[in-house]
Amino acid sequence: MRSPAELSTEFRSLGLKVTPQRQLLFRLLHDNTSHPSAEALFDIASNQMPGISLRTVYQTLTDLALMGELQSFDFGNGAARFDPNTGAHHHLVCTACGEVADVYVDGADRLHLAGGSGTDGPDGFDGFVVASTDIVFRGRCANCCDDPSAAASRPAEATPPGGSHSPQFTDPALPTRRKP
Amino acid sequence: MRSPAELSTEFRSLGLKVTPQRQLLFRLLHDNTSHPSAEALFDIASNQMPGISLRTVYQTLTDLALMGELQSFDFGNGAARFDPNTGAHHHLVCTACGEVADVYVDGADRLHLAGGSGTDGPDGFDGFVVASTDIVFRGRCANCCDDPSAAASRPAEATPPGGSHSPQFTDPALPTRRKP
DNA sequence: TTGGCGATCTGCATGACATGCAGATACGGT
DNA sequence: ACCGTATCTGCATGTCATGCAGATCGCCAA
Repeated sequence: MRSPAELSTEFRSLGLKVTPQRQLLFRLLHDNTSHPSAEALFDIASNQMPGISLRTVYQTLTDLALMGELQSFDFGNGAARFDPNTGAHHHLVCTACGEVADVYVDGADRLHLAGGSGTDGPDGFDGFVVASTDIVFRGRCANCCDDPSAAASRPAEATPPGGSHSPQFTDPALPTRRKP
Repeated sequence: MRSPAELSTEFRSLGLKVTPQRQLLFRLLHDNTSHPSAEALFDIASNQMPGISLRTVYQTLTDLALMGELQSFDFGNGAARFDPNTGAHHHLVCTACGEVADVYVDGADRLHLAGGSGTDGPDGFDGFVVASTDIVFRGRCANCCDDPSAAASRPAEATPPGGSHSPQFTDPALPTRRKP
């Protein structure tokens, strides 16, 4: 997304007001590569501006996303994550600690759709017209590879919706749900 | 996933019980390509077995996912979707009607990760070890391409978290939120 | 076939995330 | 400095998902 100054100008030119809350969020998001959730951003914002409302954070994030200054993603870790990187990139998601990192993928545009049920349409598959392609690589980040304890103690393990094509790191054995 | 009969055997051999509720769900899921949500499955199940609990549907879906007979995905459309296709495939998601279709992608394993911040690790990127790759193509299915009214009237348009790399189909103009 | 242990089901409560609403407030052009 | 109106805050509401406890029933054993 653009700089806080540019965003302020843009907001004003759209008839939107530039409030201290918005300016703070502009700053917190600018060059932010941590893919924060709305609540995470709210926590940080609250430190610098006690009393700011979570509602306002959601509102501003929604506005920025609508303006194309921000992208929102749902990696199945519970809350939506926001990304000020508006370039064509993809994501690495650590299934142990929930960390998200940007990654650039060669040949993502050249992926060839194959198999299925019908005849390929003009620009897509079986009449489906593709507008965008999202690629998510799931695995373990460097920290969680080193730290064997990361398996259980961190936030997002288990089988949170947001599947994958091979059993993640949970033992695919028997469902454990005994209550002795 | 395997056939209802095989699943029954598998469940029993794991010390789990084969109840009528589970058998019904085995049947409803077998060869099901509609990627139902838990609630959608519950609705169908309720017809054939009035009184079945939504809680039981969630429980059984979780068990099947844990056993690797099912995958769960979150496409950002609100509810998690379940997919009995356990092969290596990817998804087409219609941003207008929410439909999900399986698709096979050539070269998905050969994607090359580029750019970023550090040195590539042994098997991944900057020490990140990739365990699985999920690719989601967003766009419009054949039905929604034909039907121009699909834009507004269907469930999942707007900007539901579950982003994309180009503005979806909403006008990226100014955030509209006037309450006259 | 009957008996009994324990897994499972159902129904409700609880929890995380997200959005609608209304009154008080403050931005920003005049 | 003034005023119209976009915003902010706080609370209520809504959706999806899971924890819990008592009643029920599958399934192994006698």
